[in-house]
Amino acid sequence: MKKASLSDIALRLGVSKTLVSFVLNGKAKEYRISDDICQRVMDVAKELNYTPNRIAQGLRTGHTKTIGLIIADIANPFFGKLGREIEQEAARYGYNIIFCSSDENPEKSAQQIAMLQQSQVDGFIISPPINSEDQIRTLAKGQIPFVLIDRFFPEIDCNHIVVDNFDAAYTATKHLLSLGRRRIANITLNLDLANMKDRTDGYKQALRDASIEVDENLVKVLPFSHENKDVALAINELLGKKDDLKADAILFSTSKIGIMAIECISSLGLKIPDDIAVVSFDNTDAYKICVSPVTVIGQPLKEIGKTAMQILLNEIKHPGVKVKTQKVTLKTEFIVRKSCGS
Amino acid sequence: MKKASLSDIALRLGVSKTLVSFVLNGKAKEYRISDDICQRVMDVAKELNYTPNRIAQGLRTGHTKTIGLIIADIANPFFGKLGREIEQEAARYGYNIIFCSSDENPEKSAQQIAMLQQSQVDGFIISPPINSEDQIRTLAKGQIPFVLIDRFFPEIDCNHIVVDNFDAAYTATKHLLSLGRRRIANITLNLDLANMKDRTDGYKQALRDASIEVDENLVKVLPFSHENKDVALAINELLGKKDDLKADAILFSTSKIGIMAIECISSLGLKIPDDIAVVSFDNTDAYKICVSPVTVIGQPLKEIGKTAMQILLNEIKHPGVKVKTQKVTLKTEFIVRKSCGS
DNA sequence: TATTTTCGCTAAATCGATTTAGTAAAAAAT
DNA sequence: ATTTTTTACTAAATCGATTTAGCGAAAATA
Repeated sequence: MKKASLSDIALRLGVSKTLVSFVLNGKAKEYRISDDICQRVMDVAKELNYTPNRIAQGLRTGHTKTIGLIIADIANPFFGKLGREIEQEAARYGYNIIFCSSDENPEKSAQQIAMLQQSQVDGFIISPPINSEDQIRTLAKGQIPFVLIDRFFPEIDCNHIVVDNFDAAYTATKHLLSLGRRRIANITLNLDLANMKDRTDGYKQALRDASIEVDENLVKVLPFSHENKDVALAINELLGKKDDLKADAILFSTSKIGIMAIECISSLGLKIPDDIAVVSFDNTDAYKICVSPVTVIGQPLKEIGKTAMQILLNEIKHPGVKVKTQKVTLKTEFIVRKSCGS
Repeated sequence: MKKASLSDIALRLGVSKTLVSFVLNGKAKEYRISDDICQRVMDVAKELNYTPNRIAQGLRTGHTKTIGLIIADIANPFFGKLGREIEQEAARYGYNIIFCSSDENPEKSAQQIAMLQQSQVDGFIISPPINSEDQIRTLAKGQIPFVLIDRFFPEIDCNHIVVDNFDAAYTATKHLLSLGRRRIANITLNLDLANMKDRTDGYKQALRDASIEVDENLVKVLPFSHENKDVALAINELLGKKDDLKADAILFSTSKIGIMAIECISSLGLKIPDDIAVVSFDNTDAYKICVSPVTVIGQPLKEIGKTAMQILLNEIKHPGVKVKTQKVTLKTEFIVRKSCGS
């Protein structure tokens, strides 16, 4: 027994499928279908267990009620939680999410965008990898609404939602300074990503404002696809020196870096915060139960996800209406725990 | 400028869209399209930047190259990592993943299954919540292939991939016993879930095999939607007693429980493993940098995801061919760290 | 030369919905 | 009694692909 279609119901009742469509879409009144027929259609629909074929609807109407989500890695709790918020908000309006992990790889994201376009998604939410400017520019010229999250390209005018990374890093660094740390390091990712650059800029500015010269040896920039050994190397370079050259604090620009780094620090037998203070971006679970719970910069994931969907749904609902692009910058939350001492 | 369709190419060249379809699907030889026309079709396709409309293809062919994934919560790193593996394997074959978080809520999962069916997914991968037996049974009667992961219902004959939970818990408990622990507790979730039940059963069996009577006061069963306070209560009941009634070790049946519990234990000023030894299911990042890195039962996420997709794709490729249902049980990996002492 | 085969291609049905334009019959208005 | 309006519905186009059946011309065979 295969799925019932509109025609099946129409055939069964000897009416047109137009009528059936009207009834099942709640347009019975509008098209003055008689109450009697109306009821019978609904009865048969229930009896045959009819559900609309969204693919057919999509072909005809041009919208699929599907959103494409491209992030770096759904296995990364930061993106996982963000994905969850987006899913939740989308579900409220009957939208599904197709997710793609780009691994920060622009070729992958290009291919994923293409595939999602072929799947006729109604919109995109993208956390664009480095060197994907062209893809985003092309997207901006097209008809499909999209919103960038987590990062953006300052030179491209399009919707995006980010946090105030500069301010967050500035605050975190000032916090370390206030606790007497002077040789504060920063481990970050490829600085071509706007959000990463802002974090390091904020860190540097805080140092400068405290009249401390920025020591470029204390800024470690990892490749996108960083692994344990990359982090280990950076940690060794920061901590394996003579006392007065050694770092006494580190700001991690992502939690993925931070977790690897803390693992590494522990295995060196060093204690946080006594030997080294740490602060990290992203309030991930791991930091709560850490050797010394980590002071973090928490991002408003719920708000990011919700706002992104809202902007997207609004554009989807009003196609062609070119409203001003939405550029939202949200505040982070600085959560002090024990990893910086006191 | 909107997207080019087959007809656009056909019109431009003054040929039929049948021909264009043949050429672009690599059937030119088979239908003996002349090389000349063939080339011109491809040129125009490129010029117009043609990409097929998967929705239209889906309507006509009946398959959408889309898989529905229903798990408890994509923000939970366990499911996030699993999702990632599934996505990766799916992508290799040109399949997209629509994900849905059920929150272990059967009403939600029922609705999600319905929605995904309407979206004409080619198959499902589901981690079924408690009380969703009927949904799965209905699914089993239908035509759409599916695979259960993480848990299954013993009484329903369908594809599933799980790990040997009994054995894993047994091993973990024996490990604790071998280190001299005697009052070993277990914090778990609603035991109606087959995987949770197996874990607790394995734990109990290990105790019995060591001639230790199972003390039901040491088994704490949390509600599905457990929060910090539920875990805190359980921990208090286990550790807030006189010395000889107190637990000296705990097996956490999920990492979500474990993380909350360890946070709670720390806040009580207790030390792991001195005051209390812990072992947990799931090798989540948090456990690596924990106060005392946690000994865990790691699940073969890559293999689970890969196998699930393989089984699914095989059934999708051979519809109607009712092969034997695949019931796979994979081994876990016991990773000893420092949380049990020595 | 007549017939068959091959070649190169096309018409049209189909998937399952939505939607525009319209129609026949009944009721209301003139 | 005629016209107009309303009522209750339907036919057919459409979205963009796939696929079956078949057609006319050229080439091969008889």
